[in-house]
Amino acid sequence: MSEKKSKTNKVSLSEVALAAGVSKMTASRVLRGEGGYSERTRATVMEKVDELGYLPNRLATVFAGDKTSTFVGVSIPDLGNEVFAQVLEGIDRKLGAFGHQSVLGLTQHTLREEENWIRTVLSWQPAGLILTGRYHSKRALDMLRNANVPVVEIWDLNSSPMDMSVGINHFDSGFEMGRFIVSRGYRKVGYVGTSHDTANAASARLDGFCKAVEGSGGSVARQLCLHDTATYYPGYYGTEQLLGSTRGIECIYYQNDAMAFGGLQFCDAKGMRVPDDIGVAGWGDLPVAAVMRRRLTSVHVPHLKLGQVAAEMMLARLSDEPVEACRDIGFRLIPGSTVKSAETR
Amino acid sequence: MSEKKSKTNKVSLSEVALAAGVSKMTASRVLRGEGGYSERTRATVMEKVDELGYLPNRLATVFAGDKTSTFVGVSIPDLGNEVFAQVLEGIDRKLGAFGHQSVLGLTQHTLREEENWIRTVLSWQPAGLILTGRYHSKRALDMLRNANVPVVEIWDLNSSPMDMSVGINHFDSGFEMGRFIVSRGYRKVGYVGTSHDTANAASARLDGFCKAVEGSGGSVARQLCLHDTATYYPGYYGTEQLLGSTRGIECIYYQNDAMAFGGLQFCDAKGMRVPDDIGVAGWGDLPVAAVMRRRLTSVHVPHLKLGQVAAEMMLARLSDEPVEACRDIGFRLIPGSTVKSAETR
DNA sequence: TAGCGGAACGTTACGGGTAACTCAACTGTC
DNA sequence: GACAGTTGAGTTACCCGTAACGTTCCGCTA
Repeated sequence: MSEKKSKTNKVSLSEVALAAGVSKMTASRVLRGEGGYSERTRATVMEKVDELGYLPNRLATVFAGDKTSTFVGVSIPDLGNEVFAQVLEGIDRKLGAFGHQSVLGLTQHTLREEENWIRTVLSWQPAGLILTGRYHSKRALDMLRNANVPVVEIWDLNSSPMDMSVGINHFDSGFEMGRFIVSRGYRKVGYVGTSHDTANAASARLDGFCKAVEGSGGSVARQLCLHDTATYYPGYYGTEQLLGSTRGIECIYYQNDAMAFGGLQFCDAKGMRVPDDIGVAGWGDLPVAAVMRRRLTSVHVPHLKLGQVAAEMMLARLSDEPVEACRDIGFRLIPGSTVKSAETR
Repeated sequence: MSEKKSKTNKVSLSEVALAAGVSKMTASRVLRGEGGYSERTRATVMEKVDELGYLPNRLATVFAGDKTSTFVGVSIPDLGNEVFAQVLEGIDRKLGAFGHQSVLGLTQHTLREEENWIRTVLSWQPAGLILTGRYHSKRALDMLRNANVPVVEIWDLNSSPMDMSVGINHFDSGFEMGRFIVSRGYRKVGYVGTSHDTANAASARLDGFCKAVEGSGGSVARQLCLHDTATYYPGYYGTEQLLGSTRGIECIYYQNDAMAFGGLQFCDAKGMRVPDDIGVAGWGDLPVAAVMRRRLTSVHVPHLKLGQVAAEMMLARLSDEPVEACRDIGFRLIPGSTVKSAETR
């Protein structure tokens, strides 16, 4: 039986070199293609590479050069929310096209999960990190500072980011929706969302929304924060709860489109007419909206682009190009047909 | 100015050891907590770890031990499709809970992309790979065999997998739907889907569907394969195309729920009554279905569970527990209300 | 009090590549 | 034919941890 040097049965560069009758260094040069060898040598080495099925060990390369890997850590709260999936898709496609790999971290919207994930990922010498949200635990911040690794904070625009930031101003998007709803004649409005352990983008939207509504003559009669995921069914029963407990609500603002769809279905099921009996507004503009007969009143955010831009900022930083620290990719209010039109008021 | 030994400004174990006045090896023992040191030494070392903000370099650990990393490569066709996002969520949550990290690869349904990604990921010495689909390029198979790394093939059940496999039998799910639709009185049916560069799960469903329909007295009058993504809007215009070019279609089977929703909206927009004028059936049972007033006729697959099981199989293999090579997680036909009910025929 | 065992810690070698250097054999020039 | 320059290839040291082994020293026992 033939003995392998390494415990794993992988072919190493020195085995290739041995087979080709050259030194490790020469084989290395051939594989990196940076010259300093004859055509004959190149051919021999490449032949042996094929023959032995040699796959380079990138760990060793990173290790030898005392540099960083091609990994980029990407933390996302969850993938049940379609918009985050799109953001991740945008990130990974762009990174992948430039030879980088995403190392995923689902943080479940908690800073503790995020901190643990950051610790682990940093220990793998990533090229950079893309984090969702602008709030991080103190220890996470310490580690990131210490590791001196590029960081892009996405989603929630941070005008003074720790490094780079891209997203939208969630407060403003809530504010604009608040003004819009009041402008369409609604006065007594409600909110249905979910609660998490930290200040986040959704609560920034709610803050903006309340400020706008109350500043323009309306009132937010009830804010319902469910202890559940921000998806379809909680939107359904949250609406039931809200309308059951508070009289006279004319319009409901939801944390996101999925919940708004849930609410819409509840209204349909109960025979309430939207938007005359009740107005419905969401956030995020889900793809499914494109084919619905009623256009949901919402806020469009270019999620895929958000991911792409985040990746581009990271790539620019990694190739030492100048990067603006902060990019607002903007949002667009979609009037839709689930709140009353301007004429009907 | 103080000089650092390493080019990156990261703190290494020897710096900790130096600061604590012990050898590297002792510091290593303390950090791994496997004994062989006094309490006083432990305290000193840990103090310096905190003070210097030391983060272990896992690359070096893997390298030193000649073992694999904690990475698990996960290849997914795309995340625009909600069901794949759910699968990924199931995988990553489970892996994460056991100290592993997912390295993402979006293959865009092409074997060439997959092959390139596999090559890259293998060079990082992953603990294992989870691949979507049962078809891979020849070179990909060679590399995988060579690397001798655990592989779970998901999605499309493979009764003779290269290593392990979990998913459902797509042919059967199509077959069952075909029989169901004919049993509800439809005879002339159509199909709307998209085409990819390879045999895949969707075409297995279509095969099963055709066989069932034709075997029970119906006929598949037209199979429309769009060159587009399998999402809502292609479902919409694909339906328009299908019905415009082929007369007398009574029921349409779609590649997935997203396309079926698109079709449903087209029918609504044209004033066609579903299911009396036309039947509609999808595949996948999207979460949004839970709150729709009409339940879409579809096939339910436990996507999140699929991901979890895949991760569990991988974890079992990694801890040398026995694993069955092949797991069918099953599907369930959802009669819904977008095909005629049994009584109305 | 020699002898022994074990706790606590140090030393060395190694893993798979690469940077930086060295060296030998040609090539061309005058 | 002497010498500088170029080309092709080898040597050595190093990256950061860990396995394996070696060393010191203390306490206990016969």
